[in-house]
Amino acid sequence: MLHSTDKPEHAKSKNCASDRIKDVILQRICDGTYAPGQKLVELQIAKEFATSQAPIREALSQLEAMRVVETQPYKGTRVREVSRREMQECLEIRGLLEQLAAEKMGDLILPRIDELRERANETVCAARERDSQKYGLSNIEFHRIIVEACGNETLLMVWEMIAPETRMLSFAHNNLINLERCAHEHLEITDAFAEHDNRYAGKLLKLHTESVLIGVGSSAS
Amino acid sequence: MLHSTDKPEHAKSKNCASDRIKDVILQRICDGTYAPGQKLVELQIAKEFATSQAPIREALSQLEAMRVVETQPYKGTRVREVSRREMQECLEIRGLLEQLAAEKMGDLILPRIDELRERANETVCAARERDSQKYGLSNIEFHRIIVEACGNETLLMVWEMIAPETRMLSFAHNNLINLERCAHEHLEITDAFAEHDNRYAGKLLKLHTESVLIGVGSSAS
DNA sequence: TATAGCCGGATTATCGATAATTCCGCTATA
DNA sequence: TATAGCGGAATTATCGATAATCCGGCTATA
Repeated sequence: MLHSTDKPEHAKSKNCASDRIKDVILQRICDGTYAPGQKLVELQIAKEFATSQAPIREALSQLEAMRVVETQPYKGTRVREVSRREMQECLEIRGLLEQLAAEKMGDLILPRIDELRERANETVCAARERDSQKYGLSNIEFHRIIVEACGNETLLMVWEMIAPETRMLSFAHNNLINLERCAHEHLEITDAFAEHDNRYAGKLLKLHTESVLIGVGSSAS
Repeated sequence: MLHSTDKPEHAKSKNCASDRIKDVILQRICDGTYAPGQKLVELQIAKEFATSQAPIREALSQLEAMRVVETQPYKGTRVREVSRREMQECLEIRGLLEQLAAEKMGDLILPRIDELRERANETVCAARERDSQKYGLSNIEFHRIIVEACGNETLLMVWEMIAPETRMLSFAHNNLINLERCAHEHLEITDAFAEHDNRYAGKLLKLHTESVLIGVGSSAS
């Protein structure tokens, strides 16, 4: 039996119109073409893609499931705005999840340790160059490798559920992150994994993740 | 200004057809009318509700976002099957989340401590009566109170994301739970909260939650 | 002036029908 | 018999149009 395309069950983009459109809209939200809070009008987007309303609704529905947009009945869909408070909440939870991943993965990280170190180095470079977009991409990949490595599908799913907040984080609020310090911490974490000290790696990871934001004290929203 | 219905932002059921249908289907899945793995055919359901295909698709789409059903393009929607392995993964993460809630809530649980104890007592009664459905409902409410109390919206959201697994748990696999022991632990947890020992409550909660399943050892899926 | 209520434009929700795709059984072939 | 390839039924994905709802501005009234 020949598996022509062995996608890992949660395939990225199917070939329906709605899925292609979803990917385009997501891209635009990530790169800032669609700003947070912006309204996304179904028929307007439909016209642009030369389709009817149905695939657009489908796409927006999926994006809502990803928590990237927000829909209110009869009032439409907007790009979701993520408050600083929410970001902090997400980061705290992510820290916990990644710590769990580190402690449970055993040696499963070792086959990917080189890849992990490569991402860590990329974040160091990006931090040096003040390239927050590049930093953001490498950073998210660094962390994803760790969560993937532990082999807990549910953990990965939950982690991805709150990843978008982080993805937008470095784009919209890069001034709130000490890039160089964080990037350096990636190296420390990698070293800890390389030395099989998963417990210490987990601790570092938790502190690293939950303390990313600068000066998110009393000022809410 | 008069707020006629002040729903807390994440209102349960709007009055669109699709939302009403969604609630009905969800109910049927929870009570077992629609078994795990069962296919849900859009036009078939549409006929039953005397609507067109559109609201059904909408409803199924929302249910997919809740991870209650699974959809594959051109292949349809099925009630999601939750493996034992996945349940265990969920419970472990839930334990962690609830422990976090306990440690972060401070005294916020106190205004709801009576309610909490009431739910705990309900689970004890249900366990004594071997009423797994009643147990399941009270149990989920018990835990929800704790997660709600800490006031972290994101934490609640993530928790609810993996709650459905647990909701079905006691219905489909009640024989895998030691109801009496778990119910008794609810009392201990409540006592710890009442004595302001949140750290201990959190520890109990974590152990309680992640060890709910009986005999989920090496046998996967 | 201030305000309740109505009107019209804009947008979403739903409809009924059609196109696209999958699944399964059948047949022809070797 | 075993199997590749072809229908055709079943189902999903999309279409174009219509109904339902929301929002802003306008008007009449006090």
